[in-house]
Amino acid sequence: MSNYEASDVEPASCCSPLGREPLTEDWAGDLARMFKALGDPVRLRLVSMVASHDGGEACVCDLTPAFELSQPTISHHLKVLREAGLLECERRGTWVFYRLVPAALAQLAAVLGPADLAVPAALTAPVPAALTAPAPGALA
Amino acid sequence: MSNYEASDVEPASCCSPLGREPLTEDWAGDLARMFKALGDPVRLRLVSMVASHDGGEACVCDLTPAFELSQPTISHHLKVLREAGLLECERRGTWVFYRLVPAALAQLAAVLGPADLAVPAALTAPVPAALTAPAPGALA
DNA sequence: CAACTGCATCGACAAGTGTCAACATTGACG
DNA sequence: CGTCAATGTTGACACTTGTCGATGCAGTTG
Repeated sequence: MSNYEASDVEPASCCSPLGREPLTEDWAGDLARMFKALGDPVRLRLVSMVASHDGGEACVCDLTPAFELSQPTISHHLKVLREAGLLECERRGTWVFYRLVPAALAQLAAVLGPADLAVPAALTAPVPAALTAPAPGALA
Repeated sequence: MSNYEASDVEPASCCSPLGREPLTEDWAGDLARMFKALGDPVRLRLVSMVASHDGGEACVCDLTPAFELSQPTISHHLKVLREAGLLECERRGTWVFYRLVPAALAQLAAVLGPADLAVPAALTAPVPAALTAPAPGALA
């Protein structure tokens, strides 16, 4: 089942933004696993639906009808998200409820966009102000 | 080729975090394309290397030797990142320099949960209470 | 102009992924 | 205990993806 706990995500070493320093191979692998889980429209919508659902959780029977996909397919996608550590599930009676793991999402956000987050201007520094490609051809 | 420009990223509608409301199919598709591009350790490291490189840009000759992969493979990954709108490139003389598109990264970070999730408290308090939802079918 | 360097593209192939139908499992309820 | 409803699992299959070697093209340099 949901063998993923909040404490399972690395606490501090995780949060250096992409532009801070080159990712190690290990860390890149872990991150990529999570990003890959989000790299499918269905899974992205599933995460969104779970997150925006009443009480922050939703059961499969709430999610499945929103897609024109078979129930096993939805179950499969949920499993992928679960194994990526992005969702966790809990059985209550006949139903299984899914909810997000905010720490995992926050971790990805921290890696991605320090500019918009609590992380100081670490990324904005390395990136030059010239984002609008001034004159590439002027290479002399 | 890369029909993705900074101005192409939607300004406001993009920024509602995942938990705000269910994603539309279209928007989920666009986002998934970007997440998928990051869903590979090599590409993630490439992005990181470009971002952390001196001047915020790096040429292919800087990147390739860091991997035990052939040059065409690296070129392929860079193309994927380019087409996802995460990187842009510019030719200067013999070399081609890559740099990030900060807007794209920021956009992903924003979607992942800027205010609601990335809050430090969220890391320690993963899930809100309210786990008593006996009637799951009661949803739109 | 010719040769050389840096990078992209092409064609091919193994491995991975998304999807479904069929089956198994778990818990509720009579 | 037997049946039903809600989910997960398995096996199969088409499609996509990561990788490479070979080749092509743009710019530089002799």
